[in-house]
This record gives sequence, C-alpha cells and structure tokens, in this order.
Amino acid sequence: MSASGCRVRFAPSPTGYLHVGGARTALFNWLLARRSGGRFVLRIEDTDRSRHVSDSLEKILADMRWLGLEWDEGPEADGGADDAAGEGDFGPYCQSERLAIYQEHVQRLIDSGHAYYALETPEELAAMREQARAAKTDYKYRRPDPLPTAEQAQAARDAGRAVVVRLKMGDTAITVMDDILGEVTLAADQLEDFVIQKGDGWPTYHLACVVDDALMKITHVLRGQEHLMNTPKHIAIQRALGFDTPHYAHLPIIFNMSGSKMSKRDKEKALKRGEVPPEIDVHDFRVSGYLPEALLNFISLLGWSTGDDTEQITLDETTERFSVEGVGKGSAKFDRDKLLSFNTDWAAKVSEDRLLECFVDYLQVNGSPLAELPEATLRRMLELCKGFRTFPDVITKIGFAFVDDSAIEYQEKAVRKVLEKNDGAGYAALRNVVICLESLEPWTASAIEAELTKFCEANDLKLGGVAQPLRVALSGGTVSPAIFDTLELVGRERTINRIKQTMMQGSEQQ
RNA sequence: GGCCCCUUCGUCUAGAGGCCUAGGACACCGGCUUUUCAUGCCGGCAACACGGGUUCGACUCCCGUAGGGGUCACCA
Repeated sequence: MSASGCRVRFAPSPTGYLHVGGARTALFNWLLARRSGGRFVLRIEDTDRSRHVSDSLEKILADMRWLGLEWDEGPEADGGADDAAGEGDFGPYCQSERLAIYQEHVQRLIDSGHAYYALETPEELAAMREQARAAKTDYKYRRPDPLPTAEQAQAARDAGRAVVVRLKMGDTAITVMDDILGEVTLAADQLEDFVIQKGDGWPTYHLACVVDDALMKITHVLRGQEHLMNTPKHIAIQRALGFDTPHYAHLPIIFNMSGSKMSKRDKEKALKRGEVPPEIDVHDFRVSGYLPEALLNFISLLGWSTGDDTEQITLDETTERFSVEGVGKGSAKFDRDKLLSFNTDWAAKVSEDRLLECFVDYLQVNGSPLAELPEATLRRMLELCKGFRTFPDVITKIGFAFVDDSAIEYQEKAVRKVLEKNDGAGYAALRNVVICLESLEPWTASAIEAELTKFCEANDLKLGGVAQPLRVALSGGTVSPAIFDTLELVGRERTINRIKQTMMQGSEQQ
C-alpha cells in the first residue's frame, strides 16, 4: 500500500477479553498505521446495551497494552491528543456516547428519502422468515407500499410498538473493491432494505460503523472476512449519506486445528470434559505464560508472511515489511505447537531485563507468591531454566526450591528407580554425600561441583549416581536444573534437611 | 438452500509461465550433545484437490467439478 498517513481503526465490542482473532485484526491495523505514518484509532462498539459485559473495556485495553499495540486515538489514548478528553480529535470514541450523532444521520436519511420507518415487530418478521423457510423459498424483506408516514410511525410508538428505520437499497449491484480479495460484486436482488435504527432508538452496527468511519476520517478498513457480506450495506449507507468509501481489506479467518472457529465455547467444552481449556483470548495466553513478542510474531504470520524464509522477527521489523497486498486470501489454522516453539525461541532471545519483566507479570497475573521473591532470585531462576517453553515450565522445574521442606512430595516411581534400586544404592550415596556437604565451604555452585566430582571419584560413581538421588531428595522427582546450581539455590541448610528427611522416609519403609 | 470467498507437505507458508528434482518453519521420525528435564546441533519423511483447456512449456492463466469456509438478526 503506497498510501501515506492511513487512518485505521480497531473496533471491538466490549463483550469480554480480547480474542486472538481480534488481536490479529488489531495488529494488522496497527501495522498499517505505523508503516504509513498514520493513526491507529481504537473505537468501542457498545451500542447493544444488553450484550455489554462489565469490565470488558478495561480488559480489552489491558490486553492491547500487554501486546504493545498502543492506540493514538480512543479511550485512554496516549497519542498526544490535545482535546479536552485527551482521547483524540474525533471523539467520543465509545459509540454509547454518540447516540445524538447517529440519530441525526438517520434523520438525514429519512428526510432525503433514503430511509423509512418500518412497523413490523420482531415476532412478525420471524414468522415471515419461518413461513418462507417452510415453503423452501428465500426470505427477503419486502418494502411496504406505501411507506409508513412519520405520523403513522409516531402513532405506532404511542401505541407501545417499537418502530425501526430501514435503508432503501437501490436496484443495482454493488461492488466492493477489496485490497486483498479484489472485486467482489453482490447482485441487487441479494440486497434488502435493512435496519439502521433499532426499536430502542439506537443505531445498528452498520449505521454506527459507517458514520463513525466517515466522521473519524478512517481511510482503510481492515477487518475479518466474516464482514465481507456487510460491506455492500456499508457502501450503500455511504452513498446515501454522501460519504467517501474507504479502502477495504478483509482478513482471512483464523480457525482451530480441528477446522472450527476459535471461540470461547471451546473453553467451556474442554472444561466440561475435564480437560485443560485451550487459550482463546489474549489474556489466556498471558496467564499461560507466553511472551507478547511470541504471540504477536506468530499471529502476524497467520495470513501474512515476510516473503522470504525469515519468520522470527520483531514488531519493528514486521512493521517495515508489512503490506496489505502481502496478506493471503485463504483461512489459517492456529497451530499451538508452532506458537509454543516461537515462544521457546523468543524466551531465549529477549534481553534478561525484558524476560524478567514478563516473568513478574506472569507471576502477578496468576497471583503467585513467587512474585514477591527478590529480583536477583527471579533472574537466577530464569537463567537456570534456560530452554523453557513457557513460564509454567520454570515453576515446574525449580518451584520446589521455594516451598517448605515438608511440602515436598516424593514420587513413588522416582524413589523406586533412583533410591531403592540396586539394594538402595541411591540411599547409600545420599548417606555418604551428606557428610561432605555438611562441612563444605563455601556453598557455591562451583565448590559444590568440585566436591561432588571428588566424591564420585572416591566412590567410583558416575555423576548421575549422586546427582539423581540428590534431585529426588530435593525435589521429590527426577527433574531439576543442573544439580550444582540447584543445591546452591536451595541452600545448605535445606539441602541437608531434605536429604535427611529422604533417608528417614527410606528407613521407615525398610 | 441462495449468495459470496477460498484451495501448495499434517499445520503456517514461499512461489507472480520455464529459476521447481516445488524452498523455509512447526510437528513427526532417526542420530549427536547431556548429571535429570529441557534446550541445542545434524539428518529424514512429507504437498501443487480433481478434470478440461490456453501455451513450445503450467503450481503459476481460463473454465468446470469437488471440498472447505463465510453470510443470510431490531448481534456486532
């Protein structure tokens, strides 16, 4: 796209957390704005009060910020807006605060003969649809003739009936010029007079969206392909109102590996089956210990590619390379394995400071007491667990170092294999090594390494012969970071204590 | 069902008529490294949905078929 200074928008409905599909849409819009030196507008589409979920605006803003997709205009914008509200020059940016604007435009359409009052109730409409379905014919709303007058509409309202406003569709086909899909034409007989103002006086999505895009001077609309069939309606409204039509680009839809649409439903279903629910919302990935860098990078490659063999690139590099033309037409499946791989690589790649920052966020968002650990300790944990895939792996691997000695659970399998096998060779190793450890000075990884190496030579053991028993003694299982570092981190006192505790349990059983 | 969109390895994709013996990444399989678990390194398996055209030549262009998806609300 050669256009410069694109004004784009991301327009979520406040119905919960930000969905990954929405995040991809937000990202592409953000990318286009940054790439063209334009503005990224965040607009909240909350015209349906019945669907409103409390807190969801805050949640969406938090998710956007976590991803690093800052918006220039919109609620709590930090784009340096100089208007009173600090949101931007074309606010308000929540549709719930723009009712008068919509009603004014609806009135204009009525006055100009482009729209009319319609008196059918939802029940009547549903019955007509049902009738058509039973007769196996296509239902299409038929424009009343003559049209209800303003007086009739008022009389209906006075009688307690809700009155809607519909837009008159012309009798010519409408062609969408899509920057990804090309020309898409919808024949005139496929278009019907649709509702632009609901019975409660609020605009429908179509009207609000078009009016806002025009008033907010949006030049490019990037949205999901599920909106493709809405676009002719939007173009019709634009024409009736005398607005310019922005560029449109409909992004391919993101699916599950199973081929179904990714939805919150998946979480409920998994829960019902007693499975771990899959991450669907951005917040889910945050809680599961993914890095924003990895999620963003992975998501950017859903429907778009760098054009060469490079895949792992920063947001800045993505911005440099991104173009709407480079977006593919086909839908994409969300491959969690690949995301996991990306996360592993990003965790190994970002700076220590950044990794620490993300780790702390992970711990906090999960309400973990480990969040209170000294920074140096958290850094050490991260360093010892290098190669981890997501943050929970770190806890799994080294979390035992931060619990009470009495909380260690000894895994039966590990005890049998590492301690009891060969006439209790593991116990024997522990019994002997604990003596060396008790007097070792200083208690550092290198000193421990020297001591254990010496110990192995003296006892004709391989390192594993003592490292594994120590692992079981300290953690209850067979997995930990390098044994010397682990001992250092756990500390002498607790190391000795856990070894003795292990031996005691062993002798009880014998 | 009507309309619309889509179709390269299992998955994400590169490919814009000869560069293709179709490239990369994830997954998978095998090997190496290793005190455990990971990580890392090396190697391997694996695709142009099908059928017609057009062309000296089609993964690339056209038509059809099949399959997948979207949409048909006073929800966005």
